[in-house]
Amino acid sequence: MTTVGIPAGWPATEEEARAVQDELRGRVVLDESGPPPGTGRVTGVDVAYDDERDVVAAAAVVLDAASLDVVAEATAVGRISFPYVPGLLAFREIPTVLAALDALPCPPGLVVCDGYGLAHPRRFGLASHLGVLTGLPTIGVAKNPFTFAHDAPGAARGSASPLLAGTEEVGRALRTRDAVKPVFVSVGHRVSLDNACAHTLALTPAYRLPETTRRADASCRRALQDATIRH
DNA sequence: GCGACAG
DNA sequence: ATCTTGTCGC
Repeated sequence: MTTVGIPAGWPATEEEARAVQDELRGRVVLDESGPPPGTGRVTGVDVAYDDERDVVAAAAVVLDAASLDVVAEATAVGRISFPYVPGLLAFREIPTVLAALDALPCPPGLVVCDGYGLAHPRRFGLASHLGVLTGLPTIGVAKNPFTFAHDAPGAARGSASPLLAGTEEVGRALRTRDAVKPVFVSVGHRVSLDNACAHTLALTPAYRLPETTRRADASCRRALQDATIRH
């Protein structure tokens, strides 16, 4: 486990944070399809908080994309770098997530984020931001709808309905389990939406949420506990 | 102006 | 995100 502080020059206000998004947005790569599902490695990242003690813990868990077995894992803890503001989630999660990714002993392959990428008010959600900063292919899989309305997808696993920004499809509500609430998939960096959905289905053989985020969620909670017991 | 709002 | 027990169902 590694420890991180708040990066120098990190935005201190919402206005500064929005300016950073507006500047970095142009670096997102949307014309690559990304690695094929079921090959190589897929990494889940997630973060847990103790606002009382100003502690944040992040985890990066690398899975073999074919077997979904865990092949590597790393965690990091730090101070909370930004308050939760809808639309600015990345500024709260990214410093610790980057530290966890840096601590991995192997390349992460495709990174699956908890939250949105393109389907964001300024088209630059957490998955987009993490992709631009690392250069890695990223996608966002969120548990709840955010800024874009959608029709309910069909009841069968695999059914999807678009998240529309006008006529532009910025993401999809994707059913990963029959008759269970869908997840919300959007592109981060260097991955197509079709491929992002294919990855999401490959990562959900048994549960609504991708194995990557389930593993990362459990891992960062443990890390927060370990960092928070006593002191 | 009012409500909604990823994690 | 987080606070939190049991309970219904496959």
